[in-house]
Amino acid sequence: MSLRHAILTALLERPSSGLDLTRRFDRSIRFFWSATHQQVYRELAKLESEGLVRTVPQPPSRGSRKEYEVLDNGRDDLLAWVGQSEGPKPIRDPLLVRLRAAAALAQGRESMLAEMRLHRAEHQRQLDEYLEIADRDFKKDDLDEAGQMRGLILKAGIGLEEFWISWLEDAIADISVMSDVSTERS
Amino acid sequence: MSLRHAILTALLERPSSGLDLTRRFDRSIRFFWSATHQQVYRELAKLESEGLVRTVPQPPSRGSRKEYEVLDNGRDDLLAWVGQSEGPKPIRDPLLVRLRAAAALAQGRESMLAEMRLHRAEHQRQLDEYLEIADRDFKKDDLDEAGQMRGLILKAGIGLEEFWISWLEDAIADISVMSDVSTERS
DNA sequence: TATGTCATGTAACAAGTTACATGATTAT
DNA sequence: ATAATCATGTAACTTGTTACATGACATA
Repeated sequence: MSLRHAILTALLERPSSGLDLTRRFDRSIRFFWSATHQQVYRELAKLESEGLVRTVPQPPSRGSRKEYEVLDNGRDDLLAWVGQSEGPKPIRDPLLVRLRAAAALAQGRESMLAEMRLHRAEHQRQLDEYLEIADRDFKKDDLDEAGQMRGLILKAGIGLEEFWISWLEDAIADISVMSDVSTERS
Repeated sequence: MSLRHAILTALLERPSSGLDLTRRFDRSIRFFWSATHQQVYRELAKLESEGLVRTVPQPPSRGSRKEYEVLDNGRDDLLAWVGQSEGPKPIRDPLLVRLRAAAALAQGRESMLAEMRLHRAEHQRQLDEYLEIADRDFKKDDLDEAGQMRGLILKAGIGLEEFWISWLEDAIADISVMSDVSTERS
């Protein structure tokens, strides 16, 4: 149910259309949740049919755009969900599965190294983006409590990117050495 | 396709029954992928119907148990998948969604703190378990390359648990202060 | 024979992915 | 008018979750 509540949260912060939401999921929401436009539209339709959000009766501007806002029911639903407990979800990382598969096969180290370098570059790009946001929006001392909490969430995103970059550095170095050894052997 | 390839990898490392696999997903595989027994059985049936694995013709022992092993087709499929590129997946963390929701609602900080303390304890428990495995299985100098690679993956698991513990410490401290302030105000 | 637990499964649903389809507005 | 792009959507499929069902063996 996280998608639906991520959407309710985003709409509570600012009423938006489906495409707006999709864009926000690609920017300011990206460091804790992501969603494609298909997911967003499907969930918005469901939320509306259940009476948790409504389309603001607005003059349709571009491409018959629909602006959504949260109703009291939606706010209540979100508050109830915030009070629930889930516990941490276990890791599910395709890159690590690939690495373990390459280990089991004793093959494919070169392509693993290429993939890991790509991941490193991607994480670096993402980190830079987050650092820019942190610098622009979260540097001030006059943040209200909601702002401080959003800052904490961004900090998690930054920390995770930093962790992956540092782990990838180590792993690439270690595996490169292995590859050299087995190359020498042949 | 990660589940299927995680299963192929696990079976390649050691032929197993569905329940064995499920248990391995709860232990040695847990630090990079997880799966329930329903997922495992469903995927095993599919893999068998596609001719990537087979049940070893064995005398049924307990509860008519079925032992699976990887066929050449399965090995080829896994090798092809290892060569593919995916790029990192964006974060999807329900805890961070909850936190952002609590910020937007300006409510529910006490239950957030409780949830975060629970996460901290869970991550600590998981970390201890991983450290024990590292100590028991990955301390030696005579690891082969596959062993070293499995060690790297475990290191990622350890690093992530450490990251979350440290982030949760900070966040709990910060939010506790906020709560105090708003309590004083009332 | 009844009780537990080992082992495999079904069913229904929720969530995420991928590919494609369609209408409305804007700029050339 | 036509091309770009803005905006909303359908369809089909894969993956993950939750609750329940069934049979085999072990032992008290």
